[in-house]
Amino acid sequence: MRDVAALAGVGLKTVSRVVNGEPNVAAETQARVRAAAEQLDFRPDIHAGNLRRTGRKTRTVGLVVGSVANPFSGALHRGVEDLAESRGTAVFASSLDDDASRETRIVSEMLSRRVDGLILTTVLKNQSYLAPEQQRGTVLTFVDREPLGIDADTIVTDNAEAAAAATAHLVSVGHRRLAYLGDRAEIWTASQRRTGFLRQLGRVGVATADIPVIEGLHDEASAFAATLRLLDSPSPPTALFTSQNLVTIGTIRALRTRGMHNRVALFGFDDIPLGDMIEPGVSVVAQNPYEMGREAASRVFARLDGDDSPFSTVVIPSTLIHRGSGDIAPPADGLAP
Amino acid sequence: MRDVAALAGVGLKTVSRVVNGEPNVAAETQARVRAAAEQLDFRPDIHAGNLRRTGRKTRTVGLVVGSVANPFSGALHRGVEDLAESRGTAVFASSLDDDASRETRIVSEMLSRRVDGLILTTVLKNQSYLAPEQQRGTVLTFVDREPLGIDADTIVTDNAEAAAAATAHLVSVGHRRLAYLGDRAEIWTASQRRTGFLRQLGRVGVATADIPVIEGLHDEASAFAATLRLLDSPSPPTALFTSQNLVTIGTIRALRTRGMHNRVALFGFDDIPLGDMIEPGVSVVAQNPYEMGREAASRVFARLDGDDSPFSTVVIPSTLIHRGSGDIAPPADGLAP
DNA sequence: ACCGTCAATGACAACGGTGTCATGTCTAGG
DNA sequence: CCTAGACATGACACCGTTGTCATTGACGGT
Repeated sequence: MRDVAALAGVGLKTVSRVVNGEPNVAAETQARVRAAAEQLDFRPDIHAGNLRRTGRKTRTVGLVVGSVANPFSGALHRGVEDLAESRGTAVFASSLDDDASRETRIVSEMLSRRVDGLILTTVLKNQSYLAPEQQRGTVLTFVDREPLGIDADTIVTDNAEAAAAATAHLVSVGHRRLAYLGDRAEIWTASQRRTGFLRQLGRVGVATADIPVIEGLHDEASAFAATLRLLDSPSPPTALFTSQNLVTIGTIRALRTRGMHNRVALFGFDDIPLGDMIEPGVSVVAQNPYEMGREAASRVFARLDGDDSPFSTVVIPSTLIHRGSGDIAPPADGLAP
Repeated sequence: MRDVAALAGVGLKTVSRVVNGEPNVAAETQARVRAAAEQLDFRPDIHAGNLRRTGRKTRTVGLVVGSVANPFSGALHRGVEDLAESRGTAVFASSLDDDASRETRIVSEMLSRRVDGLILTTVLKNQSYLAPEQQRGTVLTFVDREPLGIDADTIVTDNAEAAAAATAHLVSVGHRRLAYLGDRAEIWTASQRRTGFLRQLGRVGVATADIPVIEGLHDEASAFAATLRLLDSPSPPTALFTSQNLVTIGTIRALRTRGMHNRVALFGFDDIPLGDMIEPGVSVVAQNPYEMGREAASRVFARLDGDDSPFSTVVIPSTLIHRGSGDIAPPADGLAP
């Protein structure tokens, strides 16, 4: 900028004025400055400016998700980005792989970069470590999972209700021997879905004591193995509820391996790509990750714009998509499939 | 930082030393400073530091892709992130939707933020506008598509060769009436793939004049419609080559709508999720986006570490995955399917 | 002719840190 | 006892930009 000023033969502040479109610069001066800036390929350093600028906004938000390679996170990311982009805000994205030990480190990295807001899918059991940062004015918003130990805007899916609805459907088809295949219990969404599943069974009077509840599944491979074990057990379930997209896929592979995909019912949480094209079509609880991202970003920007209403939790409704796998009836004898 | 210094009763510079782990600070002083920093929840402003720091590295890279919601971009992003994370570097990601008008704006946004490196999947026909920036020291790396008008490290897939190989396979199965369904011709990868497709047909003596080459398909819907038109034409093709994941999916939907999915052969470029589970399995050219991302990031960091060898183009090999759809033979009469 | 207003402009401090250098203190060697 | 290092520390300028304020000159009204 110094160079531009010299070349245009004006003061530093005048260049600053031109660059920022401030008023009271003679048209002829403006032209000279612009020409000089062009010639030197000048680009203002946004961070140097932010240092002095009042309000001190970096127009940057951080997004922490499971993995940017996961379609759920990808859609959510896109939702955030679309809103951010329209406000000239850049997005830092980071993957946690639900690894609690990375959370503090990555969040701290982002805070050093002075993000205006943070949109988090948390892993740690407790987010109270963020309180001082929130106090300082950084806008915190949680997506997909509710935080603990801190109060902030939160965007979630109706996990328990949707899981219960899917379970109710399986029961209505006639199933009594169900099984739950889910992610690690520490993950908030996983435990919510399990709760919904079990609560619904309780409601309709299915004894939950005998229902296999398998947890700790985090990828296709572990879900595949767990499903095989279930299918090979002495009294295999007639319907499966899977609590997450990767688990659903691993389970489908296992069902196919055993040739049971048209005989054991399946309802999954999270939509999976091409779920309508495989045989049978995969019935799922479809969340709306794009909308969750948009809503989260929208909350962040509202807060940055000065909204100081009490924190709220927005529940983005999910939809049951019936494609067939959830409508497979239990075998006639009501026992072995 | 001022506050920390005051609280610890030391000078500013001493706090700086402690925070940055510089030597020559008495153990007792260090402890006092750390305690004060902890108490005030002090976090250094990375950008303020970079202002004065020699070398002036922000430890930030920008990633510009098609869409963060696309699984290809997602995997690539993850590849970049994994390497970046290990170097304490944050990643800005932005989606272009292959919209040329967004390219300059988004790139310029990132440059204002003083990214150390930029990993780009470009849309514009010409990237010479980046030359001054490259001169200035910003590391430029292109992924997936070759740049024009500028020299820089580039990571690509063997597009033409792989497309030719897939085409060769379709021909070897007996097909002569093929069709190409592809993205907009301005997109470098799309035109490379078309070239590979047509060149291979030429090589084996299939007259390309009668081969439908449909371009400008950018999403499922347009591919769906285009495929229907092809299938409903007086002399429909017996084999289809689709040049991109979304196009492949739209085409599969169309084939199913017409009940032709087991009678018309299909080879797609880009792997699609669950492609092995639908009927018939989808034969594809599988790229390795994760590896492309990793390699791109690795080039960027090598350059930042001072590597000044001539720019190179790395070709990440792709694999033909045969799952069935590419092995459907043409109908016996050799004409109408 | 005089004065108040207002547009145009630049000098200067400040933002939150780091590089450089001077200063003071302590220790070991002569 | 004296002195050369080595260590510990802070004063100060500076990074690139913006907020504040003072200065200058032109202009309109009386």
